[in-house]
Amino acid sequence: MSFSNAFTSAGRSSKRNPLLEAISLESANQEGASCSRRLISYVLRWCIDRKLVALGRQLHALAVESKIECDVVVASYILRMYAACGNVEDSYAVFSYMHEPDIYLWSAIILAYTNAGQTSKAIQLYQSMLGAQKLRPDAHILVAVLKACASSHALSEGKLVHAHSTESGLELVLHVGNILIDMYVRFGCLKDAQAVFDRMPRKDVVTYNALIAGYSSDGHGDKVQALCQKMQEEGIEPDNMTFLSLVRARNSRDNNNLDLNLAPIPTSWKLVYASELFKNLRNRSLASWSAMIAMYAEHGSQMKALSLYFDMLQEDLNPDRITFICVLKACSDLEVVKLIHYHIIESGCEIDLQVYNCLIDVYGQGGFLADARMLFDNMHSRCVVTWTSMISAYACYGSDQHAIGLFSKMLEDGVKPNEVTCLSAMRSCINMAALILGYAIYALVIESCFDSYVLVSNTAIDMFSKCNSLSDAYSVFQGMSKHTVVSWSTMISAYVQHGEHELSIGCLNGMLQEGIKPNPVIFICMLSVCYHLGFVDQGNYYLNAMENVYGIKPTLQHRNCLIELYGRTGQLKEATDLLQGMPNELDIVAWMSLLNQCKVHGNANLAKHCFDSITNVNLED
DNA sequence: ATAGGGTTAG
Repeated sequence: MSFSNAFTSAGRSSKRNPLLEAISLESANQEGASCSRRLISYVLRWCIDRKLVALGRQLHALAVESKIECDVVVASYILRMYAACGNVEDSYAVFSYMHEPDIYLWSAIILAYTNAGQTSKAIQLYQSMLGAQKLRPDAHILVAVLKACASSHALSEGKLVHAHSTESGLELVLHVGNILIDMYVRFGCLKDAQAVFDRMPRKDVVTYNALIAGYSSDGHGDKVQALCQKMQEEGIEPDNMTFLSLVRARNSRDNNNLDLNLAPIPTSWKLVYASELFKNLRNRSLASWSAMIAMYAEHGSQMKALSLYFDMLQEDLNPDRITFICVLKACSDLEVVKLIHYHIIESGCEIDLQVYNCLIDVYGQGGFLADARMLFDNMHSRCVVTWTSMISAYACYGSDQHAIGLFSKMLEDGVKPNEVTCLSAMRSCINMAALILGYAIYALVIESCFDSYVLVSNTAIDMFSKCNSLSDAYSVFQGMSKHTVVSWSTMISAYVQHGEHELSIGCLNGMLQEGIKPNPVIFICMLSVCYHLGFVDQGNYYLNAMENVYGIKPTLQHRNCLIELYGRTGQLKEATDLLQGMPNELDIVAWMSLLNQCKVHGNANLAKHCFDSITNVNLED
């Protein structure tokens, strides 16, 4: 096999190619058939960069032919070539063929296994290197094996390798320190990560990013902020990764049901800081654009999200499937949805299931049920999310017959609903007050163990309550292993809805005993209980406690409850005072309710005042 | 040599 044949057979020939030039130079120097190690290494590197395994194999054969395959440099290139092309087994064959692999070969084979995801093999090789050879690990090997430990959660091995790093004095070498921080962050050992960070004499953007990622996914907004500041002070410019770490804090979806104590980074802070960082980002990656778009879309600033998307297009960046998923969240206007839909078709992303699901969702959530259904019907393959998106669109717009019809068709088709599907189906039961159907869906919930999702159980409480079965609502509540404040408030509202005022107060006390802080909804319930029972003092007490003990600012709705309570008990003066003390809050409901009480209690002057206020409100509207 | 943006509900 001739060299140039090997090359052209890989289909990479062109007129002025550095490779071809190198080959002709080489053949001018050496008249024989054999190739030098320098040339083979050079072309192997070419293969590594472009993942050309076919050409690589021929070069390997050529190396054997030229009897240079045992040269450590050539061997390490061949090894890395196979690894880059995803053939770790071939890499290992090359490695094991060597009689005395040097430190570079060890590091290459360990890295090859690490990158291939075969981390235990990588760690095992590292151990055999230490055992069988007189070799001491260098920084490259440490990085490779630490990476393996980090990605496979090998805690004890990772700590051992850390100890080796310290012994060899390589712990604080930039790249070793960086991967150590990354490893501890992945293990959730933020203290160890911070300790390495503090000892490192030289840090770069990666060092900071690693630690920022750790703190932001753990909700330590203050630490993130301080680190961002410190890095800028040290003249290290934040990059895409810094930005993404910051945004990632939001995405710890798996914490949804598990850890409720997780302190979230305040959205307002994150939004301000992230957008500031994004503005100053020099080479914005597609990922960063998408993350920023998603961030705006999810926090209500749809216009900003969309304008960012168009800015991105202006910069000649091509959106990919994830960008589309992000930007679709920012669409509610039909024309905009259609435009993005057109972009999606243009880019060929329509065949992507996730993107397609998002399209169904966005048409559905916008109320364009027929459009959504048409997409749904035209699909060649559907998954749970597809069905769920369509069902929740129906449930959301009160097309409950369609929602339930589709739900049962889904079951007929043998698609297993998940917890979200059940949530939407329960929503329709609530809308229809369909108790029997509710039982059937709840049976499915229990059978599938979805009741472990707090959200599902909370919805079930609400469903049974609204379907007029307080006892079932309570038994769901009672059976829950963990109650959130929403569980309590749902149960309390259930009692209030059924006129069980004493029970609702008992429930509130039970909640307080468990040390759970009430939320605004609970106070509305309690004020409404006071209204029904005519407990003015208690009502005052709640409004006071709400503001001064729990730091919840009373809303219009809270004040209205209390005004109604005053009105009902004939304390019209107090009602008027409270109503007039409401700054910039024009509320017809409260005035109307007070007007009504004026009639009951026969106060004509105040009635006139109420009437005027109502007309003023109308005029200003 | 390090690291990444995401679907259904709320």
